[in-house]
Amino acid sequence: MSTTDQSQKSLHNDLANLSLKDSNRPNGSNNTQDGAAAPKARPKGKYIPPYLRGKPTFASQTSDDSLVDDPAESPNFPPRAANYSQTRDKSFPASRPDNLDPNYRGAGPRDNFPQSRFNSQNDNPAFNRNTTWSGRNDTRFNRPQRNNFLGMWAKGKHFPGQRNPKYEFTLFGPPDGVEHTGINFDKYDDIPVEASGPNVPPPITNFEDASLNSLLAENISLSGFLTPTPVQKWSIPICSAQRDLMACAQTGSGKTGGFLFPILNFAFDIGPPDDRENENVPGISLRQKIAMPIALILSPTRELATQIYDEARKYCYRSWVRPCVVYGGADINQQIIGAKRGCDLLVATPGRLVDMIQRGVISLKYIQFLVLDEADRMLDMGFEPQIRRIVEQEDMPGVHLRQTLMFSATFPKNIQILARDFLKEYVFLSVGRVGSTSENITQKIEYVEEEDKFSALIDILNSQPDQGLTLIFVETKKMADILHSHLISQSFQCCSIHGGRTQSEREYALESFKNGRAPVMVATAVAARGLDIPNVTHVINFDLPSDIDDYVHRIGRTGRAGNVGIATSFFNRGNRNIVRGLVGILKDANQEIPSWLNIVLRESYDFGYSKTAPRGRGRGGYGGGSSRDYRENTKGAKFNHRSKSTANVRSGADQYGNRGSNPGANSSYGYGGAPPMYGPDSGSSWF
DNA sequence: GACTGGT
Repeated sequence: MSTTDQSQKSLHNDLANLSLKDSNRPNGSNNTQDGAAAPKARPKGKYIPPYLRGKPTFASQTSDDSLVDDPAESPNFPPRAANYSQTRDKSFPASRPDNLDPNYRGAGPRDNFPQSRFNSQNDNPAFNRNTTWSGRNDTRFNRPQRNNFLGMWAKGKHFPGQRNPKYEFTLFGPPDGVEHTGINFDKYDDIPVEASGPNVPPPITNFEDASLNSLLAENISLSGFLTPTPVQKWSIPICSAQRDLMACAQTGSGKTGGFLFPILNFAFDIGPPDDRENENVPGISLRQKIAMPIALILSPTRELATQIYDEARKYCYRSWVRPCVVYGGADINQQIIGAKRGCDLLVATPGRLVDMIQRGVISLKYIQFLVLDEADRMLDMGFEPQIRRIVEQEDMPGVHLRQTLMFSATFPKNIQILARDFLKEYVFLSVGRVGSTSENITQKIEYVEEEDKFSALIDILNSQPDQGLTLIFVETKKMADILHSHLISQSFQCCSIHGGRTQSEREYALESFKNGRAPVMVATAVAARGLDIPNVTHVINFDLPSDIDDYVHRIGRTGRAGNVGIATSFFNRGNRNIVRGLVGILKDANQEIPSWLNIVLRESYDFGYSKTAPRGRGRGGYGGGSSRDYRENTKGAKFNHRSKSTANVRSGADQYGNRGSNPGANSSYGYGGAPPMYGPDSGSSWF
């Protein structure tokens, strides 16, 4: 950046500060009239950190770089766009300067806070040995300046932590919220939503309707969300009515918020279970502690787990709820310490979670919310035994004692039937894409023989514009590596992600893809689902998946909410098995269907491929027809859960097969020359 | 049949 740029920028900032802070200023020091001619008029000694410049509230309060002691004093609090009326929690102190609770440790006046632990006030929970509060022995509470944003629950009340501008910056990014999910809010009204099931609660239209906890509402607005997305409009009231939910919605349509908001709303208002015993023992050591989360979110990949956790951290800000994430491939001891320090909302991948449960670090006995993200993947043949083990064979409360929420972009019928085991009378929700598929994603199918794929790919990469990210999907880890090195040799800035790489390699690759250092990424199925990567303009299916739902998830990495995207797929004889589903999706999305593809389609009827085409596609619905409530087509069993008709439906499940352990044996470990580590049966020897 | 997922 040139020096002129810089000086212009600081001029701009100064002017912004001047005009905004004008009324606060002592007389004469900065008069706008003179000020215009004096660009260097920033008051000396007052350093304003870059991310706060031009922001009236914090800038004026933190101009000496000290923390805001009492944000409630600020007339403009909260400083960012917040159109919530704080109706519900009348005692919430931060917004009510006149109503400060003397026990409130966070934003309350410092004078009321005991100076030493020997001067204990009996009514201050933090220093009364007889009272119990979650995290009582958590030493983080004893460092008032560094972690003063941590809230707590004590004596049946929620005591939010202080606001902390620096931490807010790391959590929420720049205050203008440049870095939002890229969702085009204007398009939201067009989105079709279907809800089915008995007594579906009506949707809300804005966050005020949901009467959210005021702290949660603030965190949501800090994150830059002003109106609920279509999924959220429905899922928030459904979850708040304590109903189970099966929701079909594109990731990036606000799914994560769709379950985090109602869960946290509940948690903020109700607090932790009073009898989480290990927290009530005075002087218990970290070593003896057991993490007892109230909410568990399961994810099929590590990257998705991290992504959900990062979201959760935002909404948990200043609250008593400690989010926590646990996944494989990373140091387990760090994760154990993290979980023991505080774990109220746990995001996890299945394998590592089971490990932690076996080690006695985590107990699921207080789970009140179970969320399966990408639920169709979680319940298909590879994952189902693990999920079943976690949900049914550990100490998790039964289906009637917890609330279960499932989210995915696709819900094939056989998975819906499987999912009944984990749900009680549930609502089925189907939300269309943000903007229709036809507008957002241009789907091209090209006939490319196996041996021509490399050169076809190079041609495509060379002919496309430079800006934007390109995601290339392949079927195998081996092919991912081959293609990766091939592209490198052709001097493309390229990275690759697949399950055979170490976790740090995976994270590094994803990071450099996101920030554009390597605008081309080769990926296996690990990146197909849920990952929210802004600016992916092109998805290339170098190999088409054999399951059409995977296709839907893959192309969903582009054209995210409001942006346009292209999806190119290489098709050849080997892909005949998905031709029906593919044509169905292209039709649904009003895409051009190449004439040769129609010929292949007809062949597929002649040769009986239709049998293998999964789950009869081609009807309406969003993203291929896997998004309908199967109960609507089940005569006599409609919405009649766990009744005698259950037996019929369940025996029907057998005809779909696909249940039980992974028949793939040692396949996934065979790659890379290393012998399977856990015996020849490793595919199913997990448990 | 490969992909995901614990040491």
